Amino acid sequence: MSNLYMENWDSCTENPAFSFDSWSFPQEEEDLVSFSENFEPNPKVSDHELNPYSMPVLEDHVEEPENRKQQLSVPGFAFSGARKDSAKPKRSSRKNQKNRVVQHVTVDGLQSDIWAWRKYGQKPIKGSPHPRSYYRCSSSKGCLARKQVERSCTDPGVFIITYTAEHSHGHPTKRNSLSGSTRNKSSTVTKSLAEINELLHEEEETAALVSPSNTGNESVKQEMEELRQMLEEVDDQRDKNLTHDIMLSEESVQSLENFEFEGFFLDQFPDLSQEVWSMDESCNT
DNA sequence: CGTCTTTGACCAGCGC
DNA sequence: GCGCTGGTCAAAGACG
Repeated sequence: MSNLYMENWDSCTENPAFSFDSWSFPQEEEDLVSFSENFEPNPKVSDHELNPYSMPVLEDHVEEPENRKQQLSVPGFAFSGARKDSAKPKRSSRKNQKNRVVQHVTVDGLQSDIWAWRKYGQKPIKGSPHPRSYYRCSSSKGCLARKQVERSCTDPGVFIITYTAEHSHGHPTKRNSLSGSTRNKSSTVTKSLAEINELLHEEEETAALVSPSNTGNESVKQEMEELRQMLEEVDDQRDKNLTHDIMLSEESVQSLENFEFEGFFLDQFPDLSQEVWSMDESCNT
């Protein structure tokens, strides 16, 4: 579905298997040169091992040399007094963003991005009928991860996503609340919960019709009742504003996966399994 | 109230 | 030096 490769600014190398040192980006020009020169395909990483939702997941995590880590402490920014308000960091130069990760995705791929992004700009791009949107990671304060989204001029159904910098946090901690205008609404999850409830009811009726003897099956009844209670608890927690975005705990989804009417939950709501990772993290923050 | 999008302004790199 | 271009900032307003 997606085509992931490193872009070396002038020449795009369509190579889904590559080695990439800790998702750090060179700041100094000499560093950039060595960074590019050392950029070699990694045969241990195959296409399917890359995370289709965001940054590639590499099998080999190459530890950054200590001196380089220091140079890269603030990727993309260099402090300078050149600006009127000298306390602010100088904007990153385009040179420093030579190495980026480009991903070609469809609309589905666009929606399946698990990170929370905040749009901070949009520009018309010369030679392209479609503007380019600029996003920064809003999952964690101080995260320098950036993403550019541009519709392909050759195939309007395809979006070109360019990732720069790295996430400074391990998991996509969805900080975005329900506030704001056109972000992804968590109501999709809320709606799904209602649908689950409705489906539970339908399944109960279906079970009774197909096999009337099942209606007396106490274990099935009990399981359904537990599921209902679980869903109510989840709804309660949402109402208490513990979290807007994450509704199902790992335990809850595990129970749903093991539900007697096998598969119907995951068949109906495959997206929910992505929301799992989960309530615990959301509650801890 | 907090977080988001929108959008014009600003800034730096690059080519001439 | 100048103009073009891409990337970012920040104020204003929207939203629940």
